[in-house]
Amino acid sequence: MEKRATIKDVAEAAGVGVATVSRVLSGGSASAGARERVLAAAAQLDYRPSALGRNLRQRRTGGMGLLVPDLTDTFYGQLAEGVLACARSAGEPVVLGSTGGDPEQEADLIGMLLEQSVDRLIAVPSGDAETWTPAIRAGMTVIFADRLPSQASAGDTGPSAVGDLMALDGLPPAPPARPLDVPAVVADDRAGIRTAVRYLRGLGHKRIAFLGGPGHEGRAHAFRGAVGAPVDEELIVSGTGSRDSAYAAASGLYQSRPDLSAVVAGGNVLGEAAVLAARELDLRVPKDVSLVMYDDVPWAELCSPPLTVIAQPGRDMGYRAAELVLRAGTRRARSVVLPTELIIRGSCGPRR
Amino acid sequence: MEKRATIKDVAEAAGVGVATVSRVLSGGSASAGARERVLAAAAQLDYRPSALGRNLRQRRTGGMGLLVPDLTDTFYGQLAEGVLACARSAGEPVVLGSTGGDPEQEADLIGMLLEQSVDRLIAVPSGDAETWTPAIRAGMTVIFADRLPSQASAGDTGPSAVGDLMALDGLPPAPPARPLDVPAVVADDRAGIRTAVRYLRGLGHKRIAFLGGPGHEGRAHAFRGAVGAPVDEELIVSGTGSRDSAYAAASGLYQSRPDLSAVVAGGNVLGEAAVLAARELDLRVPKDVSLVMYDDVPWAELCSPPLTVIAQPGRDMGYRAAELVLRAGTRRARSVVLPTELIIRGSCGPRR
DNA sequence: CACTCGCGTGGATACGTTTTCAAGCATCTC
DNA sequence: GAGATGCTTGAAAACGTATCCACGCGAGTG
Repeated sequence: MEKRATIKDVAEAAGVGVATVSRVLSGGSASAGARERVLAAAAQLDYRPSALGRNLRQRRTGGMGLLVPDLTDTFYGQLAEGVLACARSAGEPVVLGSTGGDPEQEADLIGMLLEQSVDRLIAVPSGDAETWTPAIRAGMTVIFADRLPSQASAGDTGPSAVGDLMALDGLPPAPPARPLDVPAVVADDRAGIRTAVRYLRGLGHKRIAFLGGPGHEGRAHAFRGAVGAPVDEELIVSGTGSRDSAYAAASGLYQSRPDLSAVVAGGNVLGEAAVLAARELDLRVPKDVSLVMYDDVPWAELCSPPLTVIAQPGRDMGYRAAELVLRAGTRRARSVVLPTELIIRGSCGPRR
Repeated sequence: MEKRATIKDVAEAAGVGVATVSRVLSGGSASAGARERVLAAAAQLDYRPSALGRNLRQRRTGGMGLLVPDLTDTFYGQLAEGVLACARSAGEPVVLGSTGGDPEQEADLIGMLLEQSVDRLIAVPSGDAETWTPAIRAGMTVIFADRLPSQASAGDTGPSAVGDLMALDGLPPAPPARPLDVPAVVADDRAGIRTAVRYLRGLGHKRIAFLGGPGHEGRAHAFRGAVGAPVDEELIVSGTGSRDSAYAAASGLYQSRPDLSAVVAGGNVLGEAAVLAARELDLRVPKDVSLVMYDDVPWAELCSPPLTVIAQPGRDMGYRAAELVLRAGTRRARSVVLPTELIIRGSCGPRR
């Protein structure tokens, strides 16, 4: 284990000051002669600038953070690959965290990233605006991917009039948890879900269920919009994130509503659960129940029958998000919406 | 964006010197009174020690690096989850890189990690010993996971006698590329493969093929040992890592050797390819061809028929590797071999 | 020729922490 | 009571870099 050469060694070897070395290596201006000597000395000594010194000086760590709920979920694997590809081409490190879909762990990881002075972050958020305020206030450049934080504040269940009435009482009860002005790279969930529902409707299905997970509120909302009033809320169920709970949710759905004839799964883990639960209950796909799954994953084709899916470009999503977060500072990032595509395979049939 | 408090601020607020603050926060000894005042001041100022300063001082970045070939491969997703779980409980960051199975990218990423002064690394290696020498020599604590670097040096193709003869010429032609004394956490490939082959033999299969990928040399070797001499080398094929090439390899295998009746796939991506290629060629599983896949992944059960697999504990593997790399320094790490388990589902049948 | 302007240069400083070191002080021992 | 011993303490140095600033020099201008 030999000692690494420092900028000082290079300066000495090249017969110049450290400032000149720094300038040459950072692309600053320098005379041709000096540049040449510095480069030669650096090569000779196998000098690699230490990120440690640079980071401390600049009071920020290079690279970016990446927070996803679960790397076992193939879609997030794709997304991470996209981020890594962009980071690699920029020569930047990526520090990774897996939140398990738990806002508390997410908050912990944000804290860890702050401690590391990582000031650029790509996240598939699990917590709400409150979880993310510390990061924003600390000056982090945050880009959301795949989805936005759920808006826990506006009482989802109660009529919105209540909120308005309360506002009349006087001072606003709190910063009204405005939608957190953070750019995002997401798929066009609305269009994706709508296309899927229309497709199922076209096959004659009337009772279509939505099987979601945590963080799929947006897709559930899009689903409500796509089926139109009146919405049968019993047909919209949600697991808590684990594979077990997804399975339980799917199984419960089939059993409590045997009249349903089609299911839209809000993610590939949910789709997996929907298939397994159907098999366990001797429901044949697509004869007894039709199935559309969000996310096109390699194994969707291996299923029996191959799954009809709403494809969203996971890798692109990650790549674009990484581009945005790297360009930020240069230019205020603007959100991006990527297209989805309904890929018809064999898991949907006419209503029995 | 408010400024972060530094240790100096805390010292001032607590009426002590910075050294005392550092000691209190790092678990050193201090009087009860001082400790109390420091803790109070730190809480008051919401002080978080900057990893930047600490890292520079200690000339090393905390946390660990993690290098995997492809996060889209579910097994590596599991492995990464294990590493992240251990790192999270230790409060350490993980910087991630995806090599794409390419030794060159791997070398680049190692360089990047060196630049970051990351001195602990968990890797699923793609390159050979030569790729890893720089990391070792720089003093990195490296733990290999899932497999060991291929031993490119010992001319695999030529008779080993050649090497011996050359050694007689005088000085050893080079450090003979000894197996790189690096601890590793791997599954018991030998036993796993042997069990699978015996199982297939028990079903009457005589011509069993092995479908591997890059980095599966160890498993291919185990396969050779398990089938015993004479080894039909035509039945051992290998893709280059991508899904396409895996598919091509599988398809080529089926077509060139229609007499084979069973396939052992060396990884889940290969298994996927084996299923797809079989379907494309109208080979029914398990009627026409039996299939055993390395890696138990959630979708193995969704396949039609559900795949018989050699399960290896990906998550545990990552967790154990992370434990080892964190404990290193305290204690010289010793390699770990984890058990595999043959999980019999429906993709194997008696020889037709 | 005097003056200014611009550019290349290197010394010095700051970034926030850990760790060393010597000093201060109280207690214990002979 | 004097010396030794142990513990707490803060000043200061060091880690490797980027950047500020002042300096010197050559060219250009009046």
